[in-house]
Amino acid sequence: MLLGATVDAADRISRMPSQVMFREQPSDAPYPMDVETPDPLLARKLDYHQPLSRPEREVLAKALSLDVRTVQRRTILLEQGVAATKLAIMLEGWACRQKTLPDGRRQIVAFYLPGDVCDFGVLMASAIDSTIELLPGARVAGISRDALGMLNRGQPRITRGLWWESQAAAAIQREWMINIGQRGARARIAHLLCEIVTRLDAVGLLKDGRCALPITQADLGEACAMTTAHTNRTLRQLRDEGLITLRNECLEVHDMTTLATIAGFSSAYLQLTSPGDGIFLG
Amino acid sequence: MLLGATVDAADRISRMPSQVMFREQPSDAPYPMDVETPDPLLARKLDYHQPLSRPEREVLAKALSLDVRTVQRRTILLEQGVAATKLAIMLEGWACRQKTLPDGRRQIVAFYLPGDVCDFGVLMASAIDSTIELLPGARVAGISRDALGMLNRGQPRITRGLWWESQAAAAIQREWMINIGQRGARARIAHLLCEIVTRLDAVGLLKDGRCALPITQADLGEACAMTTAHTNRTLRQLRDEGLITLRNECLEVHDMTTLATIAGFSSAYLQLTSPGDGIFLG
DNA sequence: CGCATGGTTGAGCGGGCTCAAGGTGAGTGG
DNA sequence: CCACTCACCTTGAGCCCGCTCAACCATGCG
Repeated sequence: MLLGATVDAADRISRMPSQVMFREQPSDAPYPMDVETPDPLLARKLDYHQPLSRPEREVLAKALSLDVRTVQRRTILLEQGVAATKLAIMLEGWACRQKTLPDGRRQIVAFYLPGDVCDFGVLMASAIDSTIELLPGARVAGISRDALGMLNRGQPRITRGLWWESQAAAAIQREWMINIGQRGARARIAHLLCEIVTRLDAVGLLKDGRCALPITQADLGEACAMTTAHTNRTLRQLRDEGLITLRNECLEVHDMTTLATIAGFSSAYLQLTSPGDGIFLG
Repeated sequence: MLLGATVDAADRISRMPSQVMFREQPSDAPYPMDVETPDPLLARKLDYHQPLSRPEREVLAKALSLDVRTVQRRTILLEQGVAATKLAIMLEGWACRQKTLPDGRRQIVAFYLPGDVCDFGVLMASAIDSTIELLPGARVAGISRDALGMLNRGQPRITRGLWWESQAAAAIQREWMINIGQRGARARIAHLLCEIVTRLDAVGLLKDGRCALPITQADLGEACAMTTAHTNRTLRQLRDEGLITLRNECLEVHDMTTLATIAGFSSAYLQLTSPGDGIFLG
């Protein structure tokens, strides 16, 4: 089950800017339910913070199964300037968060990988400050405010884990600022690839140094604040050095050590090593 | 009372990298208490989210008065790699959060202004990913985990406001990524100045378009991922155009409209306009 | 005074951008 | 089956913004 088996109406949502999911749709609409509710990748990530119990995992899996959608093309999930009504969580595939300037320049400010929460803050702001776009093959779960409130009352440790997730995401944002601001093109691309590979590995999506990379070189460039042309040249350079292979949306890292060295990459900021002590707001 | 009247032992903490405040110091140590506990600037910011009641303001003011320190030189508040034991809140003056690369390059990833919370995430991570440095004249309050827990139990709306604050800070981080990644030097500096002025105005620290700017040009440059030399040239340019005056750590904006235009600045991301609906995790 | 910190200015260069063109593969319809 | 389209990748030539390195000035403080 590499790609979602359940494909619903969201597929027919085109790339029109005004198309927004999770809006004006009552939560009791008849969405296809997964037959079985497998342990979601999000649970794996929360385990790094505080291991979840079996009942907690089941509640979480249930909450993530109520409203699931799959897209096959690039689809706007949340548009810059609107208010969000649901919290979105990546089950499969990628999403990217981006801001567009009046002159058309774009900057990708975050990639959301399987198991990631599409920024907790969207529910608190009256209007979201950036656009979240689902990439082809993405499967995403929506959790309503009400469901979140119930989750919080019934399973406060899960909610706490979600907050921890949002802080980990903030740490990634900070590292991206270093990336864009301080590193040269080579190190910049290398660092982003290191981060992606490490994050995918944390949820078990890295096999033999290979993983899916459902983004274009233009996306990679916009995340690194680089031109597509220069991104291409930089990738080619890394390829010529025998460090990576990137073909057919599949990334293979041949020499992670060297790649991490030229990137100045240290995975500490991802907070995947040791769990926090979790005595906060308990 | 422009600068803190109470100056304690922290002043004698030098800029040694290993010096860290808020560690190994019991919270019942005899710190000088403020005679009166004025309405903290933090309360003003929380009001943008959800207006606080009089009792809430008093509880908050009390919590912020338990552990207050003032520094006269640059002082490390939290060192990259250590665990934080207290949440720090700016009462007066500035702090900057920065990351240092092995080669010595630095990137400032955030300025914390009066009323700001020095990133909520510090308490959740086992080790902080960046260094927080107090600038000369800063006065900062520390809140222990225990006190936070009590605050949460007694005044959940305040805690919720703090979370909202942390999400607003994340939005600022994202905007900084645009700034560094997409804008030219002129617009970059202009945008940062616009943001600072707007944030200071939100807590009443802007008088007649003038405000204190207790940072060096090198700091400004590191926040914008620019050389000191080029920062200087850019500032001079803005000055020659009659847009700003920057002298003696005092910034005066003469033409905010033009400055905002060349910066492409819109204050929406600061979330200071309309309160969120606040029906979250209530 | 002497030193430190921060601000100012100049000359030269190089990394990444701009603009432009061509290549490649998958999907589509005749 | 080919021709067509579209999205994406690739490559080249030239240039400019911001960096590097270096020196000098201004201020304040012991």
